Amino acid sequence: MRNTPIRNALLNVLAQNKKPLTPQEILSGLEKKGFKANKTTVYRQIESLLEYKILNEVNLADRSKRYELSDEHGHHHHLVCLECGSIEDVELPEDMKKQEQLVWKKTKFKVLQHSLEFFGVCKKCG
Amino acid sequence: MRNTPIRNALLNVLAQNKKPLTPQEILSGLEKKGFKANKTTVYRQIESLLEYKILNEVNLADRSKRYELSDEHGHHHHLVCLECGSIEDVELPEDMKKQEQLVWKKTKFKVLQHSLEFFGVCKKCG
DNA sequence: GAGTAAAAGCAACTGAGTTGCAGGTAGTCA
DNA sequence: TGACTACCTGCAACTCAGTTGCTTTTACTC
Repeated sequence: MRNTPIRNALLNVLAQNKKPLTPQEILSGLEKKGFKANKTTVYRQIESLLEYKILNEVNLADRSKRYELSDEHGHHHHLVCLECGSIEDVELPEDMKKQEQLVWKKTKFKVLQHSLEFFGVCKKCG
Repeated sequence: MRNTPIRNALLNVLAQNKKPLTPQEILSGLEKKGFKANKTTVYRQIESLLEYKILNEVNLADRSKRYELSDEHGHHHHLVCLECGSIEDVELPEDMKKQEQLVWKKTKFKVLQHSLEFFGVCKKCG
């Protein structure tokens, strides 16, 4: 994996944004920095950064998937405000371990990952 | 909301399938039953059935969203097998109430819904 | 059975994501 | 330093999901 200007700029865009971004948002973030990147390039960078586990894919109710730096914080979940669309992070202590064990007990399904997102009303809008 | 043949057939398709279906899968399910429905119709039916809370939208890592009957079982979560793609349901006792309260305490974000899906290896593939 | 509001169909469109190929560039090694 | 090569980037054309506007059909009401 090469150290290219676009890849650095892309990581920079993600680092400067607190919320997970869609490929389109990344693209316009790059443009704001003066990089006129092609969307194919953005998709391919995302793909390769995902393989290297540098990025983390987030599935909110959106049309596009979103991406965030995976080392930014530890494992966490998202709070999506249904009014203003803002996205915050939360970490939950001891997280989902118990639930995952319960799933195993009930169904013999071996959980490797989970995705947990909360939807509601944020502090500002509440 | 009218009681039309297509709407009934669509609900039937969903009732006969255990896993949540994509609009495309619903469409071909209808065709198997001999209804040559239009995709616009399927999307509009889904939209209106969602409004009436008859359907439930499920966001797995797929490209399309999936839909299931909401009264079929109580509130539950999905186990998506990363090997064979099968989807099972699980119910978790007392569910996420504690986590939602914790979110409120930490962030003053009022949780209205959550989405929790598990990814891993199913009993058959394990 | 007539009227009408909702539902269905059709075609054309949008927008996200993908693919194939040609050209460019970072990193390596002499 | 220069050349080689594998990887990266750009472009254009494509696929596929979902949407829109408009017309036609149909379920329900009276």
